[in-house]
Amino acid sequence: MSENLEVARALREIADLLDLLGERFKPAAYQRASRSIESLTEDIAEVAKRDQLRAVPGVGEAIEEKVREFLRTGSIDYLVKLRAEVPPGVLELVHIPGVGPKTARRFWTDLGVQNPAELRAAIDAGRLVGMTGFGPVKIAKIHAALDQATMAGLRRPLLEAARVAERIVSALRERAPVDQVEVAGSFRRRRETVGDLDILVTSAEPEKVFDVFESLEGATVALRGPTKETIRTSEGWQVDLRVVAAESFGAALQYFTGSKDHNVATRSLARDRGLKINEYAVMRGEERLPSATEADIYRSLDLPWIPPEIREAQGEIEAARSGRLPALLEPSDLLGEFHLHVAPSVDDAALAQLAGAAHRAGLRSIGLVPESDAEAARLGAWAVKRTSPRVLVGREVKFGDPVPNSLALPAFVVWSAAGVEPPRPERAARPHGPTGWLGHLGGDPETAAGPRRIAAWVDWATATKMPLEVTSGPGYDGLDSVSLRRFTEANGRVVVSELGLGTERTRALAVGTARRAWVTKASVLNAAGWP
DNA sequence: GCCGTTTTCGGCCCGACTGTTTTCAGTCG
Repeated sequence: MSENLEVARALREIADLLDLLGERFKPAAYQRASRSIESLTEDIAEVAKRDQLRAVPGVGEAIEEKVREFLRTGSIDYLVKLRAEVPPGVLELVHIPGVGPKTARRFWTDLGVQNPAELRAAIDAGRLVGMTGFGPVKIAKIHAALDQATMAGLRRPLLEAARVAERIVSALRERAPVDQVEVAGSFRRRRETVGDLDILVTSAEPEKVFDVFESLEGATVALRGPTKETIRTSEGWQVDLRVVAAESFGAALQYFTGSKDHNVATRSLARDRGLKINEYAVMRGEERLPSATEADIYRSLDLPWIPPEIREAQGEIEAARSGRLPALLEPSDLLGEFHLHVAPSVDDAALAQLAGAAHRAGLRSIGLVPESDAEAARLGAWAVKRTSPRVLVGREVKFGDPVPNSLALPAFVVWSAAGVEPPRPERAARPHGPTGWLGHLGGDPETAAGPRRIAAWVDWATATKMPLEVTSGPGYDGLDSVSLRRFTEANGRVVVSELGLGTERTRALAVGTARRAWVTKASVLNAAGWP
C-alpha cells in the first residue's frame, strides 16, 4: 500500500515536467494515471503481481512499464532523464498562482529564470517589461503572488474547511438574496483534505450576492465576473462563488462536485446515449432535459443518484448501473458515542447535562473516557444509575500498555496508536482486555511516512480483527478513506466517533469519512442493526 | 500516452475569466 502514493507522485512529476517541455497530451495522460493510482484501494504492488496494472484507468503499455520499473528499482529512468532537462526550481514556478506551464517555460527559456527567487529579481530589474503578453497588470499580479506563494496548492484538513464553509454559507443565507446554497467540490465529497471551497447559489440578483460575498470580513477579491467571483480569506482560503439559474442548479452542482474522474465517466456515459452534459444542463441535441436537481442529471443516464462521497470513479458508476449502490451510513444510524473525554472537574450536574444532550441527540448509549482510575471509579458509580442513555465507562490506553483495573475493568478500551510503531504482522495478536478498538492511527497523510504507517496498522487490524475508530479526518486519527475502504472490504469493523457531543459538524464529517469508504451500518459497531 | 460494441488511428472537456489583445492565449477549475 505504501508505494501507491510514491508511484503517483513520480507520475505526477513526469506530467509536470512534460507540461513544461511543451508536450501536448502526455501530461494529461500521466496525470490521469497518477490520480487513479493515488485513489486505488489496493496495494499497487499486489495489482502488479496479479498482472492487472492495465486494468487501472489511465494505465496503458508505457505507464505500466514505468510503474513496474519503479516497483522493481525505486526510480524511473524516464523521470531521471526529464529532471535533467529542467532545472528543479522551474517546477516551482508553475505553482505560483497565475503562472502555468507556458508562462513558466517562457521565463525559463526567454529570461533564463530558473526559480521563484530569480523571477522576483527579474521583475524588480524590469526585465519583464516589453515581453509580449506581459502588461503592467500581469507583472504586478505575479509579483504579488510571489509574496504569498506559500499558500498556493496547499490542502488543509476537512474540519478546518468546514469551519470556513459554515461561516460563509450562513453569512450568505442571512445577508444575501440567495435561494439554494450548497458547497460543492472536494468538501462536499468529504475528502480528508480540501484545497479550496466552491460554493454554488441560485439567486435572481447575482450582483447583490457578490457584493455581500466580497464584503465578508478579511476577504480580498481575486476576480469577479457576471457569474463567478473568487475571494481569498484572511486565513488564506480561496473561495469561489458561482451564481446559477435554478433550472441549472442540479447540473452545476453535479459538475462542480466532481470528482474530475467521476465527471469524465458520467460524460462518457452521456455521449454513449447521444446526450451532452455541461454545467448548465443535459442536452439531447438542441433539446434541454430537466437539470434542476442532481437526481435529474443521473436519471438522464438511467442511474440512481450517487452520493457525493463516493464519486471518485472507483466503481460507483458500475454499482449504480447494476443497482448495487450500497446504503451508506447515515448520521441517524449512529446510536452511541463512545469517545467522550471528561475532565476531572466534571460534577454530577454536568454529567446529567451530558446524558440529557446525548438522549436528545438520539443516542442510546454513551461511553465516558476519564483520565484516571479514581475518576473511572467515581464515574462508574454514577453510570450504573443511568439507563437512558446507558452509560459505559472506558479508558484510552496507549497501545502496548496494560489495561488499568484498579477497581473494575473498564467497559471498553480505546487503544491509542499515537506515537506507537505498528506491530509486525507475524505478531498478529490482539491485546488482552475488554472490548476495544484502535484509534489515533496518527501520521501525516501528506508525507510519505504517514500512509506507510497507517497501512501497517490497517494490515495489523485486519489480521487481528481489531476494530478501527473513524473520526472526522486525518487531522485527528490519520485514517484515510482509501485505507478504510480496504479495511472494511476485508470485513473490518469500525467505531464512528465524533469525539464530542451535540456538534452536527463533527458527526457529519466523521460519517462522511466513513461514507467515502463505502461503509454501511453493517460494519459499524455503534450503529443501528449491530447485534 | 491512452482509448475504443460506432474507431487500432485520431481524437483527447470545456467554459469563465483575465490581460493583452484588434480576435486571442493562458490559466483555472
